[in-house]
Amino acid sequence: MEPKGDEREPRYPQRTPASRRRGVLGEEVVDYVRELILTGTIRSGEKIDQQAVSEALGVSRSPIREALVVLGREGLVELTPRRGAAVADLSPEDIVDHYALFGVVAGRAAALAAETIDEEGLAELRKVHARFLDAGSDGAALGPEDLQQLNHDFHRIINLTAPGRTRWLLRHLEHSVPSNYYEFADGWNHAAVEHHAAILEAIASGDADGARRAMEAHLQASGEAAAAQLAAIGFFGDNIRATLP
Amino acid sequence: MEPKGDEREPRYPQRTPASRRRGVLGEEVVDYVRELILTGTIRSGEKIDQQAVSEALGVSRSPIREALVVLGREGLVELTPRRGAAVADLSPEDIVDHYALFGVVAGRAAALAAETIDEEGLAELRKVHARFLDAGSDGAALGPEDLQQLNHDFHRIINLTAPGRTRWLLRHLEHSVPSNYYEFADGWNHAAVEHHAAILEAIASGDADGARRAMEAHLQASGEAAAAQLAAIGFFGDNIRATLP
DNA sequence: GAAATGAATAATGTATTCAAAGTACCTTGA
DNA sequence: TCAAGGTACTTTGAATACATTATTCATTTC
Repeated sequence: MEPKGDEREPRYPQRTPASRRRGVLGEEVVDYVRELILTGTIRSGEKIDQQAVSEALGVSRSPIREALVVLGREGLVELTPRRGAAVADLSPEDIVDHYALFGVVAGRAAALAAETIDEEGLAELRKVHARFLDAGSDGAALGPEDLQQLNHDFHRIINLTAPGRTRWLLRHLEHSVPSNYYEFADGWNHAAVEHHAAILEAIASGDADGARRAMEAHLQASGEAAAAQLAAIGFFGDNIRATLP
Repeated sequence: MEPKGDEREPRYPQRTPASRRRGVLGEEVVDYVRELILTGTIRSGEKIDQQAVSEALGVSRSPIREALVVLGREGLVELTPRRGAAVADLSPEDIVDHYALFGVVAGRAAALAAETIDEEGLAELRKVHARFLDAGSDGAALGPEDLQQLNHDFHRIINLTAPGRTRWLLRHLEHSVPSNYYEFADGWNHAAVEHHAAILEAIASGDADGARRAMEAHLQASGEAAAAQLAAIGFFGDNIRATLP
C-alpha cells in the first residue's frame, strides 16, 4: 500500500498507531528507539532523524525529543547541542564494563539476599531454578521466551530483597542493554544454569560474600556474551567511513 | 587528525560565545529543579508546576518537560501519566542505599585504580590528599569551596582510571544526590581525611580489595552524613517551613 | 583543479496553540 | 448537614508554528 520509494538511508520501521495512550507516548518512543539501537537496525554514530522517527510512529516531534533526552541519559544516544542525536559510539569494552557495573550492583543485592532472604523467597528461588534446570535436561517444551522469563524471575526474586534504590538502579542497568539472553550463543543456557546454581547455593547457605562473587562472575560472563551477540548483529559499526565520493 | 606540529596558518583563539546557551536550556532547568529539591526548597511529594517553573526561568514549557523527564529518570521526581510531576518521596534509607550503590561502583573504580594507576596519577593523588590534610591542620585559608574541590579532585583522579561506562555511572550517581560535603556535619572533614588516607594507602600498595572496601566504607559514611544533612534541612517532609518565595 | 564564499535547503531548539483529562467549585436533593 | 452530580477552570500532553543554526551545493577565485 505504501509506496516505499523512499530512498532515505536509515529506514525506521513503521509501527502501528497502536496504544495511542496519552501520557506514555514518550516511553513508547524510548522503547522503540532503544530496540532499533540494540538490534543493530541503526548503527553506532548514525544520526537519529527526529522527523523520520516522528513519521514512522505517527506522533509529533515532542515525544520524540523527550525520548531522545532519556536515551541520552541512558548513554545509548549522544546529544550534541545544535546538531541533534546520534547513536552512541559504544565499544565492546563499554558493554563489558556496563555488565561489570551491573555485576557489582547485582552482587550487592545477592549479598543482601544471602543475609535477609526468608524461607518463602528461598523456596521460590529453588523452584524457579529447578524449572530452569529441567528445561535444559529434558525436552520440557519450553520456548526461548519461557527461558527468558525463568531467568528473569530468578534475578527478580533475589533483587526483591534489596532496598528500593538498588532495585531501581538494577532496572535501569538491565534495560539499557540487550537482555534477550535466550538469543545468546548456544552454550549460554548451560552456563547460566551453572552460574545460577552457584548463586543459589551461596544464598541458601547465607554466604553473603560468596553470593556477591558468584553474581559478579555471572554478569561478567553475561557481559562477554552480550558483547559477542552485539558484535554478531553488527552493533559495533564497521566504521568504514569509506571513500565513496 | 592532530593539528599538532602542523605548520598551519595562524590559529584564532577559541571562544565559546555566551549566546551558545541555546540547545542546553533543558540541562539548565534540570540543574535548577534539582537544586530546589536537594536544598529542600520544594518538599517530598510536592507537585511541580510546569507553568510556574517556566515563568520563573522565563522559558517555555518545552524545556521544562524535558527536564522533568530527566529528573524522573534520575529518581528525584515522580511522573504520573496524566497528573504531572512531583518531588519523589525519598526516605533516609533511600539516601543511604543510594550512597551504598555509589560505594560499590566507586569501590570498583578504586580497585581498578589500585591495579592500574600509574606513577603520575599516584603522585597527583598524594598531592591532592596532602593539601586536603593540611587544610584541616593549620589555617590554610581554604574555604569550603576549596575543600569541596579538593575532595572532588581526589575522587576524580581515582575515577579517571576506570573505564568509560563506570565513570559515566559515577557522574550520574554523584549528581543526583547532595554533594556539598563541606556543609556536612562538623566532624566530616576530619573523617573524610582519614577515609581518604586509607583509600590512598590501599591504592598505593596495590591492594585492590582493600581499596574497594575502604571506598565502600567512605561512601557508606558519606551516605549517613548526607541523610543527616537532608534531614536537617527538612528534606524528609516533617519539618515546617511556611513560605515559598 | 582545489579551496573558499555565499545562497538555498534542511533540521534543530524553543515557543505557542489545541484538545483531553484532572481538579475545584457550586448547585441540588435527601 | 452532607453527599452526589454536574459545570467551569486548570493543567497536562501532544501538535503545530516559528526562529535560528547546521548542512548542502553551486559559484567564484586563486
